[in-house]
Amino acid sequence: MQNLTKQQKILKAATKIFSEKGFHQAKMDEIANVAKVAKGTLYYNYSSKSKLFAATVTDGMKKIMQTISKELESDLPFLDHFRLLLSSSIRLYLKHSEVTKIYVNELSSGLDPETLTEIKQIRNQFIDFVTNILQTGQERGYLKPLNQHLSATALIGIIESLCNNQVNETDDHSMEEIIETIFAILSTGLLNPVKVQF
Amino acid sequence: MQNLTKQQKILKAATKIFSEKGFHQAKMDEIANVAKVAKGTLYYNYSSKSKLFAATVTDGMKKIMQTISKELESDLPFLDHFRLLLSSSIRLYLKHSEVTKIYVNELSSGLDPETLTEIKQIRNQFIDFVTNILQTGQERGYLKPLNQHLSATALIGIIESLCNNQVNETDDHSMEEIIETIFAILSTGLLNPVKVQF
Amino acid sequence: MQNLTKQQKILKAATKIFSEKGFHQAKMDEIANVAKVAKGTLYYNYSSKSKLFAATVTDGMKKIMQTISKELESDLPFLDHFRLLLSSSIRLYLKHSEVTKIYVNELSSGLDPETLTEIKQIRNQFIDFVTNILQTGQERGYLKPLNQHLSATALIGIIESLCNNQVNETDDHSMEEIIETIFAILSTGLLNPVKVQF
Amino acid sequence: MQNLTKQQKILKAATKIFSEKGFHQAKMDEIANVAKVAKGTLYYNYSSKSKLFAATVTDGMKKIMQTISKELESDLPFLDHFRLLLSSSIRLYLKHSEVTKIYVNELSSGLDPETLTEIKQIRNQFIDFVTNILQTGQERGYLKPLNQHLSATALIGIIESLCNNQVNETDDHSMEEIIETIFAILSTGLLNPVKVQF
DNA sequence: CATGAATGAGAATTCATTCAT
DNA sequence: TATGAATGAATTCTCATTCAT
Repeated sequence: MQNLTKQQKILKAATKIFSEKGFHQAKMDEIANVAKVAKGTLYYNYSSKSKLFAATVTDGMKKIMQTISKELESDLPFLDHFRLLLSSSIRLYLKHSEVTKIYVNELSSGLDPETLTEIKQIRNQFIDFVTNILQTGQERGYLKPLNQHLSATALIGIIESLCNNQVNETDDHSMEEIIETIFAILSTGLLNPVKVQF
Repeated sequence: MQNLTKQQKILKAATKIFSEKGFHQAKMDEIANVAKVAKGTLYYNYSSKSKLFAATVTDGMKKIMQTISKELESDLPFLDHFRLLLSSSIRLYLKHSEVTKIYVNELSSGLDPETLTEIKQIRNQFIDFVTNILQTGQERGYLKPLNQHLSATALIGIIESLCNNQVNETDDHSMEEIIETIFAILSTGLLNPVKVQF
Repeated sequence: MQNLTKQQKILKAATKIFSEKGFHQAKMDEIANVAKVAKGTLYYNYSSKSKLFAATVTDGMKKIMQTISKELESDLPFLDHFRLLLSSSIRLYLKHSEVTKIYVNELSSGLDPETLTEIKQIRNQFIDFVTNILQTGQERGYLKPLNQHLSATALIGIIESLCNNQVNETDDHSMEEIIETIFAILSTGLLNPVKVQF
Repeated sequence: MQNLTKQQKILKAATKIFSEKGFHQAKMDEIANVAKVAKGTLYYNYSSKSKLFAATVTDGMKKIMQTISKELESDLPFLDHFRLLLSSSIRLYLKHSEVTKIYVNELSSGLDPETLTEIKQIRNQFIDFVTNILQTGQERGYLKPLNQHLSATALIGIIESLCNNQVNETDDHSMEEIIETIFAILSTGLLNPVKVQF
């Protein structure tokens, strides 16, 4: 912990506070206290609260995408690949709920346009990242020819909604149960194929 | 417009401003201006900004649920019922994006606990509302025996995620396209049944 | 209780609230509630909060002076008279601590000059009232030829100080003890005549 | 004046304004103006108006007690000691009437409980301080065996009442006259020993 | 590079007072 | 006479940002 650079200490503290309190409720004073630096040092490294926030989100999401990418570097059959994508996403979402919660919940919280754009970019990178995986599956014939971008957004929406509930409400569903439900819905849908004739 | 009660005028203005700016960025001054009442009148009717916010969300969600309920009072076959649930939800979600956006995005924005609880209650009512519909479908054999609560949460998550994107990003997807994608995913999933053998 | 006039109901409620909260902490809303009249009625009867406050104090002090006067209408020897004055004052002070506390504590609380003058007048009437009694005693040779006005002010100061402490701090001194101490101090002083040679 | 610390400048300005206007009528804006600091600086140094008020009173009373203590560090006979206590108290009371007035008059003005307790403590310290002096006199046989705490309270009450009157009313009594009257009353009482036989 | 005291624009909230009914 | 919804001026307190050291 002692050998973190000041920037890293600040980013770590900011992540903690922003995710606990949200953008507007987080105070620069508290971030400085937690990071054990003077308030001026925050401004020395990041020109404004907005910039610090954007840095926090970008940093966190990049780490998540890198981790998922690494985990997907394998020759698994697509279906296993797909399941792995889901379980990795969920696991990382819950692990980093601090970051993901921010970028889900704070988009409308009055950030300045420049910062907002920065954060939307990183969100879109995540959607593109998922879109690519879906595209591969579709090209190989595993997935229906649905709009990939919408599908990716839907997929992320499911994950966010369930994980958010898990985080906010302390629902009593296990992570396994959540993964299985999401996988079931996304793979073959809610409808019972035996009963429903197409 | 002139024959709205003052409470209604306030609620209408508050809905507009809260959804445009989010909770913390919305200013009581501006709400008062838009409602064309004095700032004191806001406080005469709602004891605090938080209470006004909660009233706004509760009011909006109740209207949405009432509308969906009414639209579902029919003898359609379940599948049509299900499709109607989706399209109604989506249509209303987009129509009332002002309200839905706030209740999705502001849960972590530092509301006082009491108000937070009030808003979570109305969200849970919506989840319960969807859960009930899914339960019916399941009892009649149309839906797989998945956990209904998780399924309902997932369903709402998909809707929120796609609609939020639609609202925030002005994606170029039509409402029809969104409805079809959601319906496809939720009914038979993403996987291609021809290729994937179970 | 039902056959009080509205003015009386208001005065009673105002006395209660002013004495419990002080002038600035007392709210017209609360006084109206306690009096069970509409807020407008307060203003119909008293043109401002200050005026209502002055009416409250004046009314209360007049009642106290009338009562003491009546109790002193007797042919007791002066010393008994003096003791009676003290015990009556203390008893009434404690009984009406609601009123007396106000006029002691609120003189500097930012009342408008006109109202302030009105309240000072009634305080001075009380001092004059006591001054008169002291004058009688002095004329008859019972009291030392001290400045009567200063003596009266001192006497009232002792009573106020001890009674205030009694009211505020719930000191564990009985009313008897307080009366005896005051009487002792005021009659023959603190000094021990045996030891001190004049 | 220029080499006062900012805290001292604030305390000085606060003392002035609080005593002129009382707690509720004093405005933080005005205190900041008088102290020639920004309003935020007030809050940077004292977390609330109440805290600033308490600091003002505590600071002032401590200075008064220190001064009296120093003046009483002498080998005077008790009677002179006693007279010195009175004259010092009165002189300081009048000199610091700014402070003493507030702590006498604002106890019921709706301060928050914590602050109220803080101020009552310092008042009790002053009573204890006087009680100690009376105790010494009593042990040495100079004073009657009256309850010391009540006596001290009475003594302070006399001083406060007369000085308050002096300050508020600009009575035309000289300080000498006030000291002599108080000394006379407290030493041998109001009663004329020649006439009254015990 | 780092600090933290100082700043002041900005916001929520209060409440005496008014006035249409 | 009586009412109470409506008002808006006034005030406390917050907190991102700056800058002298």
